[in-house]
Amino acid sequence: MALRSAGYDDMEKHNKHPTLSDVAKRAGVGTTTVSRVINGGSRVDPETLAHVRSVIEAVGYVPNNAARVLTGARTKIIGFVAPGTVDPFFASCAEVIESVARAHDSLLIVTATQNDVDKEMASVDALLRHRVEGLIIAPASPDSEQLLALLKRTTIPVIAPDRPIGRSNIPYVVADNCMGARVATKHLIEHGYERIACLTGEDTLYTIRERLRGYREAMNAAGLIPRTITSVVDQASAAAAVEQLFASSERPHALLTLKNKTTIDTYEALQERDISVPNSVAILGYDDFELAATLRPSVTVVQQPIENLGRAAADLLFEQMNAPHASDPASAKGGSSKLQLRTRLIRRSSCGC
Amino acid sequence: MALRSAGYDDMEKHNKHPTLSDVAKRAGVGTTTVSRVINGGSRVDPETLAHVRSVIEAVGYVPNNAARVLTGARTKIIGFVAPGTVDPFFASCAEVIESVARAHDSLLIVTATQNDVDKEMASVDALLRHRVEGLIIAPASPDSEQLLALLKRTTIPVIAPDRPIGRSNIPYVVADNCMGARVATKHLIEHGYERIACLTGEDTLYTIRERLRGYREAMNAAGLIPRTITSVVDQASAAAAVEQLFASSERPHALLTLKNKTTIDTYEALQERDISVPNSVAILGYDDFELAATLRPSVTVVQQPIENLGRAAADLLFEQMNAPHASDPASAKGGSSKLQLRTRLIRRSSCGC
DNA sequence: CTGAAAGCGCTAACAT
DNA sequence: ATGTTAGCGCTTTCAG
Repeated sequence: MALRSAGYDDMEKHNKHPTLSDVAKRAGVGTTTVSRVINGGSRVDPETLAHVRSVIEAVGYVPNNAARVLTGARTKIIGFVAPGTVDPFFASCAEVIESVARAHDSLLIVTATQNDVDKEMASVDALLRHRVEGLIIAPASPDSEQLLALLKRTTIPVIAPDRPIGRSNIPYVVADNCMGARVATKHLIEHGYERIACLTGEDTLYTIRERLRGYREAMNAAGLIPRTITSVVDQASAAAAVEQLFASSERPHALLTLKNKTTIDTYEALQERDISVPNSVAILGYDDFELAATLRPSVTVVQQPIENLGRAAADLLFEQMNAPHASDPASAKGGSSKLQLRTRLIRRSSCGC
Repeated sequence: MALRSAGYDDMEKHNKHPTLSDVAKRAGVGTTTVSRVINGGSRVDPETLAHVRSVIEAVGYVPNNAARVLTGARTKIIGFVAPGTVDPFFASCAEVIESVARAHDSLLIVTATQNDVDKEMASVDALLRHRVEGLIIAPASPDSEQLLALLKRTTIPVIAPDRPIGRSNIPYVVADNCMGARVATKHLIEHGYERIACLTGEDTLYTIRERLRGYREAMNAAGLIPRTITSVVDQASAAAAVEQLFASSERPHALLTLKNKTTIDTYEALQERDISVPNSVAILGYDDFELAATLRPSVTVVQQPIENLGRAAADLLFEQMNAPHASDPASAKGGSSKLQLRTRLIRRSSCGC
């Protein structure tokens, strides 16, 4: 894809950086010596060292990573392909990953796909050309054949945080979404609620699917009838969902919202219609958010170990990057690693607690 | 790597990526032809083209960007050096910048400095070695001589979003912090409040300094006495500040908080102590935040044009990158660009409106 | 339409 | 301790 027009866009060598051999010439030494100097300066006469260093300083020489890479050096770049970077979840991931990368003396390229499969492919492609040493990717779709095919060909380690990649055996780190939703639903049931509706959007996402599964399991186990609205993607649709739910004669006793934004939108819709929480209806959300405890009523949520998730993914990645290179990446340490992190139910008042 | 089963031709080093000349050999053509193919395929016989493409596909060839760069191609990477990426402000910036970069077929390396000058220097240095084509940097300190010196040496465009870099003439895009705070303070004054305290932390940051200035100007202009507490950096210190303010006999009538987090922490501290807002004390915050309108009371804030700020910075950067390269980067288009964006006062109820 | 060959900036033998 | 030299993977004259 897009193999075209990659070349030489104009530009004379106006911004010509001085090269290593410029330095060598200027300093009256060989390139090897300069090379040694910029790589630590061992095996170089102290005087030469000082002199070369001064020349480097004088001409403002900065090593060209591309050239180094070409001679076999590591690129020291990893990539993070996320749906977006403003969503607190992925923003946190990105920050943790960056810090881990930094600790490994590496840089991080971040790309945002907006869950668009094409953008995702383009990103991965670009990242591969840039020879990133590892890839952390939260796939736009749980089963993009294209992505899988592309990833299959590559030999660099790949870790999928938050969302596994299809039915591949690419290592992943996820929260136990199903369990989290099950526990949440059970909690509502224990409160005595029977008509518990589940609100969400984007039900093609792995995480949402899993949470839906947990919700249904808990409902069924209790002999209750699951009721799902999967059209909630913004304030307007949340308001519509609330409208619909409360127009019926069978008003819900409680609401389970499957993600951060949905919880907030729903909460606002409820507040706008003066539907008292938790008296008229309880609400419990998946994903904690900054002001959940400050709102009145405060919001009970399922909290995910975001930081740990991001860190685990990054650690895992570097571990694999530095591994003694097992013959087969998949069979490395007895099966590819798949981590599932536990979630926590944070009881506040919106559920009736 | 020693054992090679007979019958398999292909590649010496299984671990390595196939190179352009591998493809050429396998396809029985010259490297030039393959190069043409991966660059669009013009001036190549359709049959040859198809054949070469199939070989590329077959061996899974991916062009090596480093090699291209070495021959003079653009790196197609820009860098964003931010204090952090989880703070909604910079997270938004990062996302916008990434999208602009994508539109220019470029990748974005993000680094988080935590406002640490050393980390910042290390980041910039690494970015320079990687030959980023442009740099967007929100400096850790308004006046790091080191940074300035480093940046002075480089010929790539640099843009400073949110915070200008020292007294350099590096182009920047900021919000009118001073004016924003002045307008906010004035608004409180017009409500009739007289003892208006200003709460903040990190008063070495450019933005905070400017906002403080605006606050003081407005207070002085009204003949009121400014009262500033600059120690508020988290919940505990916010609580302490509130404690202190309300212990005195001269309780404040209103509070002006100079950033997002400070507003929230202060709001919580007030709520915790059952200090009624806006009856007992009004509060107005700098920076809008997601639930500001949903909290009860809702919070009046100074809203910044974050998206625009990020986009302007990125646009400016690419503009300069693509510029016909003025002899002197600073004097480019008659002085380096300095944008100051307007803020908006969003009136909600916490101020007494 | 196609290929041979000369580098791009750097490192790594291999001399000296 | 230091210089020489051959590439790394790719693009690009310059000849066919």
